[in-house]
Amino acid sequence: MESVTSESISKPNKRGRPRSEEVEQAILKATARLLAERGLQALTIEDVASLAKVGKTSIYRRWPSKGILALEAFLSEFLLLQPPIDTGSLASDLNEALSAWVRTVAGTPTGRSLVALIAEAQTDPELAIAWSEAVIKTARNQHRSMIERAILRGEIPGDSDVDVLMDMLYGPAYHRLLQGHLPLTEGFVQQVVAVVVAGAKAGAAVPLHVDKD
Amino acid sequence: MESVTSESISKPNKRGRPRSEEVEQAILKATARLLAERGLQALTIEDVASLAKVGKTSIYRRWPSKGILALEAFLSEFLLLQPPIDTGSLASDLNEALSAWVRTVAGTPTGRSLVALIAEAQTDPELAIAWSEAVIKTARNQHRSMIERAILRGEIPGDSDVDVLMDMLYGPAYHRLLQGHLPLTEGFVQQVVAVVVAGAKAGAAVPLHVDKD
Amino acid sequence: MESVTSESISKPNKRGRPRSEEVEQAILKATARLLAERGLQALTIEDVASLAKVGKTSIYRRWPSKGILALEAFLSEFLLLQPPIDTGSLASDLNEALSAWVRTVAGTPTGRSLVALIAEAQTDPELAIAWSEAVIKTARNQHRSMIERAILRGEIPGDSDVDVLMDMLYGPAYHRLLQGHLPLTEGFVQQVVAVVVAGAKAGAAVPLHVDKD
Amino acid sequence: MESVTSESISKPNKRGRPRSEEVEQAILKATARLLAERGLQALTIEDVASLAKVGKTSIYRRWPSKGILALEAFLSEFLLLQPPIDTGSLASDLNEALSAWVRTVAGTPTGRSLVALIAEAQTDPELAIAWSEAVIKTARNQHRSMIERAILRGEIPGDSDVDVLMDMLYGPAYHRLLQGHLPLTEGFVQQVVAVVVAGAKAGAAVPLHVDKD
DNA sequence: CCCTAAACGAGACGGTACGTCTAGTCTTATG
DNA sequence: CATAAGACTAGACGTACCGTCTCGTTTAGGG
Repeated sequence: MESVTSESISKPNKRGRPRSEEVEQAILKATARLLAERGLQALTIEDVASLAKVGKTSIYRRWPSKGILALEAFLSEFLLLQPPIDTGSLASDLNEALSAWVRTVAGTPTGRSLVALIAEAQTDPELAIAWSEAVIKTARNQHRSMIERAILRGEIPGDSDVDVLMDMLYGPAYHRLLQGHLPLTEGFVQQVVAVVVAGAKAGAAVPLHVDKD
Repeated sequence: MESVTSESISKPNKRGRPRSEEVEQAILKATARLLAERGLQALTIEDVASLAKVGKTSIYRRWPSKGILALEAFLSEFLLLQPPIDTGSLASDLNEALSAWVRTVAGTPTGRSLVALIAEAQTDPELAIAWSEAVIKTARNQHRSMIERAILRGEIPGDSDVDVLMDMLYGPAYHRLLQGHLPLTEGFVQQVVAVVVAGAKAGAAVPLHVDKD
Repeated sequence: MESVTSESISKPNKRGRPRSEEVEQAILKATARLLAERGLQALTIEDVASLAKVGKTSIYRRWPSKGILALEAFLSEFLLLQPPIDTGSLASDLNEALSAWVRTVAGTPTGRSLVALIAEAQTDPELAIAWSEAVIKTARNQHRSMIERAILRGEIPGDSDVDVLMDMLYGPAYHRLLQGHLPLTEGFVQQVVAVVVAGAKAGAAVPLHVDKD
Repeated sequence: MESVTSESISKPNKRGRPRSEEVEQAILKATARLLAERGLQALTIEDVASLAKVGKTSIYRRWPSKGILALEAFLSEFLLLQPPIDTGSLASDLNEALSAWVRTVAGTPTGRSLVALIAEAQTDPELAIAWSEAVIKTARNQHRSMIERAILRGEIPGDSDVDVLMDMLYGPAYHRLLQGHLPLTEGFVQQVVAVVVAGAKAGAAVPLHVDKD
């Protein structure tokens, strides 16, 4: 996984002292640690600098906001490379994927960081974009193929709206993670998958008629 | 709708000058205005005090955090008591309810405040509780009856998991509102409702077997 | 000693509930205690009210500032009614008077309060006036008679400037008390008195010639 | 005159951005102006910061209390380096010195600041020490030499107590300045000097016998 | 092998908002 | 009316971080 920042695509940068890789790693490590210990809210650039034994400028030179720094630290540590899943049936593909996600985030530091980053992204537009690129798109591309395979196999109608199906899969899970009103259990995963698959097979996810919005 | 704060359930408080209702309203009004104009993030107690022409202490005396203040201001203005819906069919009940919600929040100041409050609640535990009480529970109670009527009518199996069905209805909508990856359209609502109803009728929302989690 | 405040010489005050003497005493007692414990600087009207179990209004109704309140508390407790002194000789009169003053203030809580009140009076003009009336004038009247008796006895010239002599007696003592650069000892008192008496006898305290200032 | 603060004797402080001399001067200038205009009591750090166009931290970084800041501002402006006086006679030396002091402080902003600083020093021990070092000791060293020269010339006894004589000279003047009961005139100065000189010549300032205190 | 230019640590800088404190005033219900 | 209680506006306090800006020092490559 490469850097998410826009910085990284800047000029060749030949002359002068090159940026130190050690500094970069020290900052990310310190950020990850403070993020896990105290959360994004209580994370300050000043604490990161002092923990990483680094000047504040060295952080600002690389990352534009604490949200983006935290995102990168989050990704560099918990890189959720869920292995590609292909069991041969839509239900078990989805079940396995969603289960893995739930295990990663339910009640874990990873989950808390993820929640904090979503919250922060509501406020920081740059982070919102980076988050969308790095997490949402990546995950959706993985899941999309599972559903497309089901279409090819004829399990569900060919004109099913893949985006809607994915939102119906992950939306309820994110909902419980963020609102915390009910627990994220294995049983919940199974029921969600069952409803989605049943609905999809019944052709309910097919766009109805006009949708001028 | 009464106050959400824990303050309100304190002692009778007979002696001394009573708290001024005017002051209370002035603070809530100023908060609501600033919340709509600049968002929760940029909302400061100091600005609220100065706009409401009120001492800061008068705010701190009543509300423990800016999140809870904002929640109460939000509720006092946009009291989202959607009128009870009863069309006679589950699909159209859900459609109408979810449509109304989408119209209230998609691209509106109300929606932005709602998102900001959810984000803030991830950080402020007191706000999280108040939010859950005042918004989540209230809304779920309204929706629950729609589904229970469908069970009574025999539209869906009697052992359907109502909580799961509600999360599958609102989860995807909240997901798009918060992640912003795709728009919250009328068509989206229809498809979500269709999948949920189809899945429920197929008995997919019934708890499978053991659920030891 | 009667009240120093301007309040107290107001109208007869016939109608309504009469002011409670208990309240008055409670306030003065609490003030005196806090004054001794923490000094005038750290004394707050709020603390006095709470210690005396009295409303703040009851204090503000009686005293215009904390300085004047403190002055009255100071006087009501440590009423420095040095008994009139008349030994028959100027030197021993002055020695006894100044010694008594030094014993009362050097290193004592009384001295600390006195110093604090002088400091406060530099800032609070009302207190400055009250202080001048209640302390300075009273003391000077006592001392003036000692010097006037010496004139009558022929010990010192009849046109000696009594005010200058008194300032030369107490000025050095106040100086050491306030600046703290050197201790206020019995020996110091003796030397000061000796110089003043010698100077006065030599006719040095007689106004020279023109003094248009 | 160098800085009075304890700060100034700290480590060499090579690393990091050096403190700006301009900032220092701007703060002192603003303080001096506000001190003269409104007095020490009404002086707030916030006003100094805003007038000097400086962050509050830049003030707190340098000075521990508003008293010490005010002292330094006072000294940096009105550096009372009275030129050394040596007329050949004790009486005229003292007369000239005390007259100069009176002219500097009687009814002037300098005098008001001086009075305010003495008052503040009664409350702030750190200021008391700094004041003693910077003002009292400096002044006394100047005056001491005048009296010592008189001893060498044989004008007054060799065992005269120089400290007592100085207190008798300045004590009465400070007394009138602080208590304000009588004006600080040229005639007053002459009489005080006359009494002190006469007393000293008469050997009255010589320590009597034992002085165990 | 020096020269140049950027990166580095440290920490000062002008700001903003915090949550607390006290001042002096006002508004209740009670005596 | 005075009283106790306590809410009211106002505004300074000292602290914490923000993101920027100097400093003196280090570390490379290019000349």
